[in-house]
Amino acid sequence: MYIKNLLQFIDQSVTLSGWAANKRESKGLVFLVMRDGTGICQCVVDESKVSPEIFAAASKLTLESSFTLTGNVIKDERQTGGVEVQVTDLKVFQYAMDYPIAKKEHGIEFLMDNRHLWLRSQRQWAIMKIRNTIIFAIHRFFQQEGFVEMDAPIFTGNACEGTSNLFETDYYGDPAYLSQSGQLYGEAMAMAMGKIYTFGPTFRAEKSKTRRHLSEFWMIEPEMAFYDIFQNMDLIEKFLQFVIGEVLKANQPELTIIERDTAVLQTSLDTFPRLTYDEAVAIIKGEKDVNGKNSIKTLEEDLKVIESSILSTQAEITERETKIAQPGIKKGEINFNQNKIAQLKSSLKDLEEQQRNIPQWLESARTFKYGNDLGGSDETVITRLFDKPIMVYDWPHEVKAFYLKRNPEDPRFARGVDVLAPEGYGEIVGGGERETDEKLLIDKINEHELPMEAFEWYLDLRRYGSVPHAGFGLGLERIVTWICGLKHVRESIPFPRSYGRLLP
RNA sequence: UCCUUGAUAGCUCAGCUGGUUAGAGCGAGUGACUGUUAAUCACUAGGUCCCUGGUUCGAGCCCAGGUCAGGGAGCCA
Repeated sequence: MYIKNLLQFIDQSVTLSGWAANKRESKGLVFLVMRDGTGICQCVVDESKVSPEIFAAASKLTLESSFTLTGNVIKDERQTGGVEVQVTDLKVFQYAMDYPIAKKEHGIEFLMDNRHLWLRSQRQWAIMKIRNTIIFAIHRFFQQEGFVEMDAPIFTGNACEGTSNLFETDYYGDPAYLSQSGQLYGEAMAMAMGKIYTFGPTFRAEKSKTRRHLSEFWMIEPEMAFYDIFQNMDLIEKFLQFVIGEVLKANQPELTIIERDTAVLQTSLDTFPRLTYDEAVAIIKGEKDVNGKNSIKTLEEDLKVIESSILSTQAEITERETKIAQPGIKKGEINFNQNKIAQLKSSLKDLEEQQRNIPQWLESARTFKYGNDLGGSDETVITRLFDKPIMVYDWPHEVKAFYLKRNPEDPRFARGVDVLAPEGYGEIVGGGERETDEKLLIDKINEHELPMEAFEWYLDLRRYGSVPHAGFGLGLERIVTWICGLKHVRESIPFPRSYGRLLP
């Protein structure tokens, strides 16, 4: 029996096993908030209805103690889940002593140190449920579309794209690197199977400390024979909309728990705007408006809004601090105000950080040099003007990976495409049509100073039945982060691995 | 690697211009209360003020170096 099914057992006796998420006590009554992994439910132990031993056992329960209980399910609209259980029997597995995560605000370092326990909290639980929906939806979409799942190797003999820093390991005495992408292997498999996708871990040894980076993350890389860049973009759009739609269908309770405003997810079910690199640059530099919105002006207005909310937040903190310093004030009111002040202070820190960052972003947008890749701040600047993901394609070939196909009509550009999520989230997908011309590919490999012998097998794909083909890579944690509206990728994966973080 | 912010009780934070014995709330423990929603009320315990050195009659506060963490840049999904 699980909590999620209780509505079907009104006025019946059930047995549940789980943990104490909270406990409140009153004379003669113990209110246990039980969680069992499928949901939470208030269970009431009434002294007059159970044996003294059971009541004493319930009264002693601490946060995250484990127990099993039997009781009658009562309909009660006031409770989350709409039901309450009136306990008739209780057996404790273990009394948990001094559970570290308290019923209050905690700092991020403390929570990350306790990630193994933090996962039990409602918000993290909801995020993991949504992550699960997304993973399952990805597999279902590709399977429905006739794709074959393949596993690319994790050990690789060389830095395959020659860009990022890779993790080096010892492979029977020779250096081997943890894979930063399965794409090249995906291309080989696509020539065997037609349409394939990989779903596996990816490693980048970048010393990045930002809200969008992890050292280890999960990537989905489809590759399709006989697809050009436009068919690729059609597929990306259909795919992302399927995933978003599945979350909207399956996870309304979870989206409510994490307080996600789903309006932007709804609008994302409409056609994604497709911009060329040239158009995107004009928008970032403020030379071209989007729906009446100008990038530079929007940023300047944001800065003003932030400055005024800093002032009002500071004023409220001072006001509440004065209030609790007055003599004769009730303890409950001090408690309430202190918690409020702690919240205000942490949002003040965020605001001040934005206040420091926005001028840098403005500067970077104003002075953007045509021909460069978009930086993190440029992505933030442009995506805040849209209410759905956008696709940017036809990039200057110098800034993109060696394997991207040159636009035959304008060889200055490569047929890459990046999907940028709205609300400032930035790149969630990178892909494109692949170069099929062996000679152009050899030139590119030399240009990037990559070891030719390591790419002989890859060049074989162009020697034996070369066909137009395309594909893309989706960062799982990035899309979870955007769909959930999280502030940081580290909340999107059970045990994040980032620079300086290997435990727990 | 660079820029920037920070480190005080188990947790979240105060601590003024350097000045006597470092504070609050939460959490924990004890007691009170018959329906609570982070319950409420009273009491109790709880400190290497990140580390090393310096300035000073005196350092949680000032200076130098370091460690760790947050945010950003670069790089990327």
